[in-house]
Amino acid sequence: MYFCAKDTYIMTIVTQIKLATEEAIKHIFPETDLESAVITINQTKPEFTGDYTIVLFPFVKLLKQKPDIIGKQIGGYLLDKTNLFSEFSIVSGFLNMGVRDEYWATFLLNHYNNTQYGVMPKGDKRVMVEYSSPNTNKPLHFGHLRNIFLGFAMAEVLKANGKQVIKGNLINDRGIHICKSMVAWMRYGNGATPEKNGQKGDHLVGDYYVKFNDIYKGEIAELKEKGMEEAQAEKEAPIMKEAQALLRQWEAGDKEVRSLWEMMNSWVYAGFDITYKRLGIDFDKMYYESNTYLLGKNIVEEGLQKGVLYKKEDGSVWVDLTEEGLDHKLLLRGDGTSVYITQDLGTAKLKYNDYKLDQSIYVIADEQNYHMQVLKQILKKLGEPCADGIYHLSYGMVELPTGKMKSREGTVVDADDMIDEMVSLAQQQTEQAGKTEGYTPQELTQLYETIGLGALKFYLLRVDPKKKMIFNPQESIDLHGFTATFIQYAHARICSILRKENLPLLPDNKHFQSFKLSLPISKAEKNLVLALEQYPFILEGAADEYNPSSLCNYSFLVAQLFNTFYDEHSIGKAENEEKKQLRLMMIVMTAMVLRNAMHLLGIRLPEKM
RNA sequence: GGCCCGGUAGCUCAGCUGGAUAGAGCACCAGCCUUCUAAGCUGGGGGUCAUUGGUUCGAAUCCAAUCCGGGUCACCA
Repeated sequence: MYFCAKDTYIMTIVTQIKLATEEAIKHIFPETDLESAVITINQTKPEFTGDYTIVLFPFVKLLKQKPDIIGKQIGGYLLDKTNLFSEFSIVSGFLNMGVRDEYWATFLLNHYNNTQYGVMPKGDKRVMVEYSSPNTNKPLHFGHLRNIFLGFAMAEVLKANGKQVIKGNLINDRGIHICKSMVAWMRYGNGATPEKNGQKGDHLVGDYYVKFNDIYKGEIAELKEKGMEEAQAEKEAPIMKEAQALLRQWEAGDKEVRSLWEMMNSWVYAGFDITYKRLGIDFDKMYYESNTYLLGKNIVEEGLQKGVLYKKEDGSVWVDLTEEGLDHKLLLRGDGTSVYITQDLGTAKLKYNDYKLDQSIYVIADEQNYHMQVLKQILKKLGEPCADGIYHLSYGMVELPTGKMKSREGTVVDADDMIDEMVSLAQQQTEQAGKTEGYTPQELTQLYETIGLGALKFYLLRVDPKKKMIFNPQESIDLHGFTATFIQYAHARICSILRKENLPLLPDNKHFQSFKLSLPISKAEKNLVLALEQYPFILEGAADEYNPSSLCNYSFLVAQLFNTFYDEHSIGKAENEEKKQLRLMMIVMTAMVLRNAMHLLGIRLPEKM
């Protein structure tokens, strides 16, 4: 019992210790009924001997014994009755358990090339992760990148945890914003197209959006000079009136307006696709607001019938959420037209019906926390089955040292520019390090992309999503320390050793079948295996807490432990064949775990750098 | 003002379902390449975990109040 079996379902060592401890207590103190929650297992601090520590204080009151006595009995029982441990010691209320070296050796033999290590078998839960969801009037900026990387990573992490995941993208392709770009293009474009201008379509359309706002500002200033109030001027500016007229024409289905709209949107999509492709980002389902913006009205009608919603004298429809600790919220204007949240109600239901979703995750910035809360509560109140599955994966916005990014004011860090900068930084550093030998030009290009994009993604994913970020464009993103580069480098070092040993990245099961452990495992070796064993726990946590950043922290730790191990021990020229085999298994598994973890974040690891 | 989120080393952040002397990275200082990739390793300095009180054998972690920063409370999206 209590030995890791070769199986897809892995019981972590911590779980095994917990169960064994529970059993020990039940056996030694049959009178007590013990809640397993009071058993806390921690990794033993480096200054003490042992691998995992059982905290004894919680038992003191329960068992009415001194911690040392309890510890001695539990420790003794665990040593005798399981084959997990080789030793134990008690230091001031902490029971430090030393796990047998054979456990780690068996663990390595069983999992060193198990590419599914930590991955849960696919279940039947369906989850949609909606992310990116851009407007079609401007190119993507740095803030979108955080959203996109987070959404992609979350989707992949959930897949690895056995969920059936649909990656969704709800494109905001209609409304006043796109009409603004259209007006400016009609006025000042002279028939400009991405082809003619040699410009990415999203950038071209974005330029006209900025142009619109420049002109708009000018017109407001002019009107104010003539003595008009600011608020009035904002409404009366001719270019704004044109944009609004255009929106009305669009809604009326005007053919010319629609075809201009389609053309300009198609430019934007082509531009987005280039960026998504370069970033390795994909989607399973695109939703367009031009198709969904009228949804939701019938849900509101039903709600009215049921008496869940109420109508005011002017004909507007409202929901009372004061019982839920929220406010009254408008759902339909007096003229019967819908507001933003109305279509969100409809879209939530649409998604649910399209895929029979168990859960629907929205990756949206934290400025919409209230909105998302309201959305969920309304659906709940209306008795819509999609309500319970709604989860807002809220993340802090990316700001500049000077404050928020404003696309209207052109103070945004453009996503494509940022990508280019990171890739060229990767090139500079590679050249500086003199590591450009032995590649074809294509391979070098590929390598710079891998390093540059890796650094960018890692930078945006390594922080807890809910924390806001301040990005200083003056200071470029580092390629040392807590970075993707560090992890990539550890991986490349491992691959280099494997090449020298004529081993593939994943040697098959025959390679180490003659391995037998007879020598003690060193501290540096142990630290690394211990960390590798924890991967399933980390992966599960990333899903449960909706926080992929834990994979960054974990991978960095593993790479760090590998580097220390690598510095201390020779692998190719190990002391003897046994050590060599042990260490080869360790590095094979290290590289595999790093690859798997980073793969979930969309970060590639080169075999050479 | 109501509600929500954040405040940990000079800077960027882990740790937060309570457990041993609070950890990384950057920056700074001192070492380590005739040996598997030095994009690395080892060591050092640097802290009133915003403040105060409470719960507890034990609090950065839980509770309350206060201070600071941000978000939100639109017939905008």
